[in-house]
Amino acid sequence: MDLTLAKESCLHCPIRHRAVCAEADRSELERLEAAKSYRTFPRGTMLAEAGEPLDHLSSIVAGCATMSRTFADGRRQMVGLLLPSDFIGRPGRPTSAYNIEAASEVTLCRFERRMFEELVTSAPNIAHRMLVMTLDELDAARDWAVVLGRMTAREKVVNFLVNLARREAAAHDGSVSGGAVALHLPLSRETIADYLGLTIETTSRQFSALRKDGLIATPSARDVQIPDFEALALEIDDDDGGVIS
Amino acid sequence: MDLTLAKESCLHCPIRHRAVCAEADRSELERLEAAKSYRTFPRGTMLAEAGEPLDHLSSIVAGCATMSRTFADGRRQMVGLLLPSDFIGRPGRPTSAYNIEAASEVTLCRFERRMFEELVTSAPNIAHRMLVMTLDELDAARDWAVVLGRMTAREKVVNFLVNLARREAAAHDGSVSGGAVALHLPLSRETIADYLGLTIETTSRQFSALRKDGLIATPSARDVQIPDFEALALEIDDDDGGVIS
DNA sequence: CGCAGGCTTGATTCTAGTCAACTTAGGTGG
DNA sequence: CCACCTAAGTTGACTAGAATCAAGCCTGCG
Repeated sequence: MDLTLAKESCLHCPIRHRAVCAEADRSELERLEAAKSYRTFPRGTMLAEAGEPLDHLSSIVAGCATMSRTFADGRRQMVGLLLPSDFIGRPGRPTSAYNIEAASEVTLCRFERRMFEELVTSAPNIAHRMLVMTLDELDAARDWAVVLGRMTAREKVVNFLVNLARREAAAHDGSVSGGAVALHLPLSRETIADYLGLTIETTSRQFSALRKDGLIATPSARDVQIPDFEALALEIDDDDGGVIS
Repeated sequence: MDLTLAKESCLHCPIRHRAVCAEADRSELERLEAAKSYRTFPRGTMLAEAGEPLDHLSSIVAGCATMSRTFADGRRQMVGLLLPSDFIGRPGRPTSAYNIEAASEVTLCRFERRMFEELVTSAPNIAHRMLVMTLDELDAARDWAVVLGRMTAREKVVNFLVNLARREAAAHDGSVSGGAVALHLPLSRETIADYLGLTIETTSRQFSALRKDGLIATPSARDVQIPDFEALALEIDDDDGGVIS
């Protein structure tokens, strides 16, 4: 990643239209631009620790981070996967509720806490965007609870791959292409396991089973090819939506 | 419940200082008061259905509701328990993402959607309160994911009872009293099971086990006495907080 | 008094977890 | 450049915990 980003204008920012600044008008954007600073962290950096003070709020510009909580006995559960345009930190609270760790090299667009909190109270478009993003995250967190509470190991893994493919597609262009999709996993098997509420062995076995069933191919552990996206998605006939029996 | 509530002033409202109106100033409160209408629903009423239009946003004034999603094959997962002061509906989206059902008789303070959305954009204290409540719910939903993903059946049930006791205590006065606590369960065993991502049998067995261990007593299926709250809470030494090894 | 629904309990099965060995890939230093 | 070393991933054997299947038991109500 490139520190010359530090002086780039918001106008060329890759997350300009998806992040907390998306709805900012010209004057609000100027205030954000004056307050922001880019910073890049290597993989493995703890960007926040549960219970510890967090004095910068930020948007992820590039890279991937994980949000998790660890029990005293070592059990760990991830509660979110943070991708470009996602927001880190909670205005109005000085500490982080979760551990946030860079899963790859991560570039953040950072704001000093006090400064950002002031912006939220005085810049209505930023406040509004913040609310919408938080509502979206709330829905995502609740959907996540459904996955963790009621899906089998296989469904969890499939759901993970399908969602990752969708998010990646959404970030780049439109939707998932016709049939075949290739994606790079930003997480190790262990982290995926902690995400899905499984063990590393079970996760690995599910990858193997999907491979055996011809639903995925894995040129390397971190790369997954999905020859028929629809077929894979069919494995989770979750949903209910309006279809009430 | 009492329909005479319908004409009561916000000043005497039991959730005046905890709901979305908590931070409203005098003029905002007048606007809310003009727009609101109380309505009471019997137990079992579907207050919203996943995917269906939801044209009233509301605060729960009294009673208890559940928020859930159901799979095509019948599996169900609750994603939240709605108690007085909690908010139903999402400004900016015309449909509900979940089923919301009255678990007891429920009284709502309702606002017509368009009206409320206008308030959110034009009344900064209401918008701010909305953001804070949404952020709180987001944390709660993420904590819930940790429970569903990594806790054992026993821990889930204990966690449920402990949280319910805490919420009840917080709603009434201060904190949980010295040792003994009595609480009334607003949910059937089946609903608790759907909440905890367990089956009804496993849930029942855990209640029995806790009873045998002397951690709870159950004068009736819906009433739980906790002789030593601290001892019960000790069963889940979850947490990590700042205590990093 | 009998009935129905919700709850509890028992027996058994099955999924995912645990423990352990082995394989592979990637990186380092001789 | 190759050999080794390490960490990550895979696979196997076995176990444990929760689900499933199936009776029975209260409790409140007609």
